[in-house]
Amino acid sequence: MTTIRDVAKKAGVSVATVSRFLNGSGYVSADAAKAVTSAVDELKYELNPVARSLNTKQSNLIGLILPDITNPFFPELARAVEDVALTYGYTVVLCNSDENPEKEKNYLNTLKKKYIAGFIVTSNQLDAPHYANMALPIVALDRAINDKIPTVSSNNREGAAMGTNALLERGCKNILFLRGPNELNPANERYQGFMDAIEASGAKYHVVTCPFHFSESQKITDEFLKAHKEIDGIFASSDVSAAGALKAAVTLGIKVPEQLQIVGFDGIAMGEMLSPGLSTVAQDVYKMGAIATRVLIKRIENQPVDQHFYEVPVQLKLRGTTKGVAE
Amino acid sequence: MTTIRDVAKKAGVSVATVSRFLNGSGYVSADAAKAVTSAVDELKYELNPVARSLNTKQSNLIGLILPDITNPFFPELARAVEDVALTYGYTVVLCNSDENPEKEKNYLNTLKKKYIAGFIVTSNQLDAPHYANMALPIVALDRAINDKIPTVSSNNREGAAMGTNALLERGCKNILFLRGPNELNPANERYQGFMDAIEASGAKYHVVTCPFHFSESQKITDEFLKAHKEIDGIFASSDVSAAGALKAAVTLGIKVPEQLQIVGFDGIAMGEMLSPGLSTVAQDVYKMGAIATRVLIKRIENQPVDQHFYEVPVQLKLRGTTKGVAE
DNA sequence: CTGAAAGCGCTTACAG
DNA sequence: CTGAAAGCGCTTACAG
Repeated sequence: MTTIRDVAKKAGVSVATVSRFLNGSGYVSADAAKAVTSAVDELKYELNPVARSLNTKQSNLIGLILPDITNPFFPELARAVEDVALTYGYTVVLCNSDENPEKEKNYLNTLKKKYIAGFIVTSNQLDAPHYANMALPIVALDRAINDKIPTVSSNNREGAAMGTNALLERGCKNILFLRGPNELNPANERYQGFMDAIEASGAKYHVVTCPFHFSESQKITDEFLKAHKEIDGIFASSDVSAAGALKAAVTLGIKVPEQLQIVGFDGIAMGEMLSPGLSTVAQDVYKMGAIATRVLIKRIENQPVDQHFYEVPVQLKLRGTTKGVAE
Repeated sequence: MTTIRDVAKKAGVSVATVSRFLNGSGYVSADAAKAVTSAVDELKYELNPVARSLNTKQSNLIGLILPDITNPFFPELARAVEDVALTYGYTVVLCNSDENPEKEKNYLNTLKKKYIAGFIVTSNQLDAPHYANMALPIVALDRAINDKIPTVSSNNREGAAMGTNALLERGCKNILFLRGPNELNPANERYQGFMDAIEASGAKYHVVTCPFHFSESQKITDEFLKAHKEIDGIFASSDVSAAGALKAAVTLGIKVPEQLQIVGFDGIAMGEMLSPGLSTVAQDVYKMGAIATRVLIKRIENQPVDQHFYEVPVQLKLRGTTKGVAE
């Protein structure tokens, strides 16, 4: 392995000069610069990041903490984070937290010892004191941890209103809202958005709390639909729930979208694979991840961050579970 | 930050002794051990992994190289890798390669400089010389890189035969096989398995090559079905393709499973969300990831690895796209 | 603008 | 069984 020493020797300068040149810190004469450059080239020298870390107490590692990569919302997020990180020379460490504070703390700790540069956190816990007093740069996704920590999220409330209105505009008179878990910030915002739109309309509605889980959603919808034949629209707080609702309806022999229209929220890839295709309020998950990563890297590199709150617009995607679109 | 020096001072021994004790290397007297233990406790000392890495040229980082985490097959794999890694004190770095050799090499290189302990690789390229002459422990998923590198995969061939037979046993007389890309090892094995079963049966069949991509699969199936009304069974090399086939059939007004039965391969979560639920040859992806990780860690820690080839059994899951199961 | 030297926090022969 | 010392490969005041 060739070291900075070898380069210094070959270039006829000291290691300090090589280091300074390589890091762009401190003055280096044009001659020295030239000598170092060609020595680096000839020897194909590459800085040892571990040795550097030990000195600077910094690394180019970014931690991505999310509940579970297996949840269809996260892979695209992870992809975006990795893509942007790579562009800026960072590497991402994957941390599944299962929303378990102990696991989170554990990761935080382990990685801090490795001089990790910062974290992107998608935590669903409503308070997380272990994040608050961290010295490291953090960016939160989907929920504000505190006002010091930049947050990226979708405009959930508006999005939910859009989704609800899509149903209303297509003639739904009696809507079931599959509300997400109360602990989830985004779920609550979506609930607000639903309420905004439904109350403005004067239409009848029901709200049922329902986890973001396929078969539970199917079961809950199945039971509800049996007891409430009058339901002609379902707005679900997540696509997975919407998929459960759709399956329940199809299984009950209810025609979608003729008798019952359904709109989900998320925009995951599975939506188009269903029959009929799932209409949904699509989040730009990739963009969220990309923004979060860019903001994080800015903070890591001490560049000014203009905002503390980034809201990514959501987009209504109409497919076969609502009227007017064949598919 | 408390260092090994502080511990040594408090325990009244040298740093060498503390290091030896902490690493279980070399002799340490009972007295010294006790003194060090309590010093560590009192100071809540934790070894600095970066400093250690610089000496040992080792780390507890594992690289997971996969084509794209966004592909529904990989999140569960990543989850398994991370779970097992965590258990053994390793941390996983996520690397999306897009099956691009340059990106792979780049990651290999970057992480080698960080003294990464080893790699788990899911590469679809048929040859990968840059893996062959690596000094680091590697475990391959789904394809053998060379005979030095342990490989974990499903019994694709048998599985495909099972899937085909499931169709045959349910009365299919004219089967369309959606064959996966020729570059993919597993896809070829599945083709073999299909051929084994179909030739033994004497039934009619067609083979069409088709990428593991939803809308392409839908399109290809749509066209084929229009031209070949006699098809009564489709076996797809992946669930995503099967989902495309199902959508094509449903859109054409073909009744599944009455007129056309479909079986996929993979067992991804989406399968049960479809209507009807997708029958499939399910891989135990989690298990594959877990085995690969355990094998890798054994190699990293120089423990004996008994086998070089691990085949994880596949399981037929019958749902609504084949006859005899409501749903 | 440059180099000698100390230091980041460990590990590991080596001598005792 | 133990400690002094060198070394892993860098960075960073400091003096010049």
